[in-house]
Amino acid sequence: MAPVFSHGDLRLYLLSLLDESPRHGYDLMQALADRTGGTYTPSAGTIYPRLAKLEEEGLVTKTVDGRKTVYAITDAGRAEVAARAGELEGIQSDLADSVRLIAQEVRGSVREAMRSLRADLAAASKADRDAPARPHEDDERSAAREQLRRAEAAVTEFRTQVRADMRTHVARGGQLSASAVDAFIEAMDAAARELTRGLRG
DNA sequence: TGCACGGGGTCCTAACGCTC
DNA sequence: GAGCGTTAGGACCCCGTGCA
Repeated sequence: MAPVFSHGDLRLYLLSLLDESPRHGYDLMQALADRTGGTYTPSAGTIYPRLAKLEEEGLVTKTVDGRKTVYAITDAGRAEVAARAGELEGIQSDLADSVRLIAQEVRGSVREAMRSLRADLAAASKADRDAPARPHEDDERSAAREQLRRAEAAVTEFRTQVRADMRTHVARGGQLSASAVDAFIEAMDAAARELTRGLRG
């Protein structure tokens, strides 16, 4: 998967997060994951060296609060965020695009999986027709119907959960654009519809 | 009730590979 | 060389559980 941030973008985005409120490193990782809908979770080895560099440049300060190291933006850092506001807007827009792209990838993967599943089901069905009648056949069909019912219920629950999660994310002030969220929901809905269709044959 | 222990969560560093 | 990213691992704290 392509890098979410291009050169220097992560640095600016971290500054913008700290501009909202002072945070500790782990909090920044979670904030980034949250704002990308969980599609991008930077590792510790990505965040801390960047924060150290920002501190070195005098754009942030750190305060050791017990076990935590809380980072806060300085006036110089705020000035940088203000000076590059346009650039920041572009980064946020790119982030939204990344989420949309990932949603498309998920949709593609589901479609691929369904193709394979249909082939498997067709093969199983043919093998079943070719095989001589066995005792307990009704039980097996009944079990298969029950399995299908459960799969459909799982799909419905998944769709509801994704929709709720994304709405909650926006309500909490997440910085994905509404259109990106809608695109993601639409992609997940389509994937779920496809899965249901596939299971029904 | 109190203690020991294990598991999970949080926070951080170090080393390294890859891309621009 | 700078910056993004992963993996590995250590230290600390909290909480649940089992046992005497």
